[in-house]
Order: sequence, then structure tokens, then C-alpha cells
Amino acid sequence: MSDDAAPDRQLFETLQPTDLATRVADQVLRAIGDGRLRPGEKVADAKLARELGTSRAPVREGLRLLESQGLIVSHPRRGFFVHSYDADELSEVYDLRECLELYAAEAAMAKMTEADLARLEAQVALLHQLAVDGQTQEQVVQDYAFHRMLCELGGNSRILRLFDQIAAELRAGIALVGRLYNDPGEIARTHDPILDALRARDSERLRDELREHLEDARIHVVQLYRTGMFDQNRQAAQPPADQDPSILKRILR
Amino acid sequence: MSDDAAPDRQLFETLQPTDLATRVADQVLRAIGDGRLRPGEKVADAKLARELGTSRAPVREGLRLLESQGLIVSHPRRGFFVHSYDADELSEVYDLRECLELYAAEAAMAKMTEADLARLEAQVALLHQLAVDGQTQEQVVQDYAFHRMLCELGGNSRILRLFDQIAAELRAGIALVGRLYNDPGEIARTHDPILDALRARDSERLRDELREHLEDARIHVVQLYRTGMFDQNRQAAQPPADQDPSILKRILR
DNA sequence: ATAAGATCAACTGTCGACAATCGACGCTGA
DNA sequence: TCAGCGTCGATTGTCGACAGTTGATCTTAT
Repeated sequence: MSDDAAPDRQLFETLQPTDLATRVADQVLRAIGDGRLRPGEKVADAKLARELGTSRAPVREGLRLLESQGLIVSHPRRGFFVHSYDADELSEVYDLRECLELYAAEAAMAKMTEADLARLEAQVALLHQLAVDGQTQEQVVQDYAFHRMLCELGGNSRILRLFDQIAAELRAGIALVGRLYNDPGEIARTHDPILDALRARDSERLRDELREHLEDARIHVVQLYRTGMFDQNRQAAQPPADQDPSILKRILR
Repeated sequence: MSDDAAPDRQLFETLQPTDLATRVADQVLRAIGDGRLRPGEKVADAKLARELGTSRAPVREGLRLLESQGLIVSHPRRGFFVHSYDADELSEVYDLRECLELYAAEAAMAKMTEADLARLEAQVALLHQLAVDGQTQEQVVQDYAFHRMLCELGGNSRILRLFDQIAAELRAGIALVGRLYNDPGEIARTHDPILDALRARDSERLRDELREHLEDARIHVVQLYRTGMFDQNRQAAQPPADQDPSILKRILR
């Protein structure tokens, strides 16, 4: 039997059926990620359904998918809203990211090959290049890509999925700031010590360097939040305060 | 003005509107947690709706809520299924738990008060007591409670929420085993070194002890899985294999 | 002028319906 | 005996509909 005519060779790639709900979730996720939907903004399922040309059912299912990820909040009888962080909550997300990434990076270092290391180095080199070229937006993307590679090399798909979720959430916030850090060159450089530690397979140093790196980012973003840099962008409809004023009205129904 | 007649005193607790979807999610979560729904089992929304006396819409929304948590898997045009772990995946979940709990515990140690420590000690004492009384089922619950307390003291609500999710998932698996570990007394004892480390505020030791403790649990459970201890319970309808046999059928539609 | 009440369009939660699809069953023909 | 095919009930994804609520706007009365 010849090689190129194996009888059970896969002729076609399986074309997988897709449901509207997940596609809606994708769309909304993207909209949040690139800032078309702002934190705190209301997401009316009826309106969204009209916009997407579907009925409301799949839209609501899609929003539910995002709800338990924390990206969407639903207030019964009031609708869905893009989750809006205060500074403390944002800081918590960064905590989580640090927690996951430190763990993944350590695992990654233990099992990575020379080829993997080379890919990481190439990625950091790309960051430097983008800094020189002034492509700051693209640098943000590739920065994430680097950290994602680390998580991926860690080999835990569950952790990787969480990282992706977190990245999406942070992007939501960062989309508001636009240009986030001060100096692209500086950003690129802060990745070098991490690479060094990886090269040296020095677990201790990796931990310290990575932690410092992430701590920098966190402090930066959180500070922007605290200084009210976002307030100007906050004219979006806020979900109602938890304390409902019209108590009697609700009791009587 | 007297104390017990403050004019703005809250007369009634706000009765919060609830939607069916979240209640469905709760129900299903509980059903998975206590083993009424088994891993791999199909969850037909129509049937479930009939059982709950609602229409299918809120049921589907509720299932979507659980889907992005990983507890439910949906295969388009085939329905919803309780997520079924293989040993590797289960191991990954334990990785994640370890990652989160180590982080939270360290934070907890840094900021806990004497009162907090006392509560933790009381909880471990309870574990010992339950071991003596032979209340193994309750011990499993209180064991989780201890670890949850640690996460809670860590002070990151995001991490706590994740811990709860993971606990729910693990319970799903553990519900299958019923009695999991070998000796309740042994379980109780393995918590003592953790307490010691906390008392001494020894970050290094806490990390090591906790890791070892969790590693034990992981190895135990994963091994049970690998030895096929679950196969007898696996007559539940399996979700279809990823490789669809009837390729042409699908291409032609 | 301000606070309370009335009005009204838009939205939400839920339901039942419908076509398309799935998978189990039995039948056919080798 | 067994692979392959129609058949058929049950289930799925999606839709449109309906009553009840919400929040904004307008009205009224103090």
C-alpha cells in the first residue's frame, strides 16, 4: 500500500456546526475588547438582537456565556451590562494574573526546549523592534502574546484558558486608556530580565523578575484608574446601585 | 433621638428579583455536586424544563451559565452534557487549585489576625473530631471549608470565586468516589503542619506543607481515575467522539 | 420651583411553536 | 450474520408573542 493513498485518509476537514449563541458571545467579547462596548454600558438584548439580525434567545444565551466569566453582569429585570471595574477589583484581577502566570512560567521553564526558548527570545526581539518603529498598539498585542506563550508552555490548558479570559478583561480596561505605559522601549526592556532568568533556568530569579514586571503593570493601570483618568469616559449608563431606593414599590408587588 | 428609632432605619431587607436562569444554574450545579447528574451524562433542556416546570429558554440560559465555567459542555445540535474529565484534565484542575490556593494562603498569612488563626485552628480541630466520630462525609465538606477559609482570608474575591468553582467541579468527581481518602484521621492530621506554618508565619514552610497536602490529594484522586475506578459508573451516555464518522452526510447538507 | 404622581415607549423574562436534525429501530439484501 | 438504508419519535436551535417592569418624560399640586 502506498503512502499517499491510505484508505482511511481524511478527505475533508470536519465542518463543525455552530450555534448562534457562541457566535454572539464572540462578537460581544470582541466589542468589549476593542472598546466598542464600554465598561458599565448597558447591553440590551433586544437591541443587540435587532442589530445582529437574530432573535433574542441566542443573544441572551451568548450573554449568559459571558456572564459567568465576569465580563457581563446581569441585573434581573434591568438587563445586561458590561462589567465595570473599580480600582480595587482591577487590582484583584492583576493579582490573579500574577498568580497564574508565575505558576505557568515556572512550569514552562521546567519543560521548555531550546526551540521554545528561541521562540520566546524572538518574541521579545519583536517587542524591541516595535518599540523602535513606534507601533505602540501592536506592541501591546505582542506583549500579551509573549505572556501567553509562557502560559502555553506551562502546559496547563485550564490555566491558559483563564489567562485568555483575564487578558480579555484587561483589554477592556486598557482599551479605555489607549496608550498605557510611558515608554515602549522601556516596556520591551523589562522583558529582558525574564528571558535571562529563563535562559539560566533560574526558578528563583524568574519568579522575582516576572513578579516585578507584572507588579509594574498593575500599579500603572490601577493608578490610572485611581486618578480618575477614566471618569471622563464614564458617561456610560451605570448599572443601578445595589441599594434600591423604591423598596416599598417592590415589596408590594 | 433615640437609638432604636433612627428615621432611616432599614425596615425590610431588599427582596431581590431573581430570574429563572440563575436558579436553574443553581439546581444543576447542586445536582452535579451531589452526583445526581453524572459526568458525561446528557442534560436535555426539554426534559429538564418539563421537570422544573418552566419553558426551555431559562433552562438553556442557565446551562450556558455553567458552560463557560466548564461544568457543562454543549455540542451544537446534540445538546448539553455534564463535563466529563479524563485523568489528565482532572490533574490540570488540581494544578489550578494548587496555584490559586498557594497564592491565597500566602496572602492570608500576611494579613490574618489572631482571631483568624483561631478560627482556622478550630476548623482543623473540627476535622479531627469528625474523624473520631467517623463522620467521613461531613469531614469532606469541612475539609473544603478549611481551604475555603484560607482563600477567603487571602482577601481576593476573584480568587475565592474561582476556588468555589473548582470545588464544585472536584466535588462532581469526588461524588462518584464517595469515600475518597483512606483514613479520616490521617486527613485531619495532614492539616496540622499547615497550621504550624501559619502560626509561625513561615511563608516558606506554609508553601511546602500546603503544596504537599494538595499534591497528596491530587495524586490520590487522579490515581483512582486512572485505575478505572470510575468505569463502572460510566454507563452514562458519552458525548460523541470528536471525530464524526458521518462526514459526508454533514458535507452534503 | 420642587416633589410626587401619571403616562408611555422600550425593554425584559418567559412562553409556546416550528422546521431541521439526531439517533434508535427495524428492514433489506447480500 | 451483518453492513447499509429508510422510517419515525424525540430533541435542538431559533423565532415571534405576550404580560409585566423599568426609566424617562410630562403633569400636577403643594
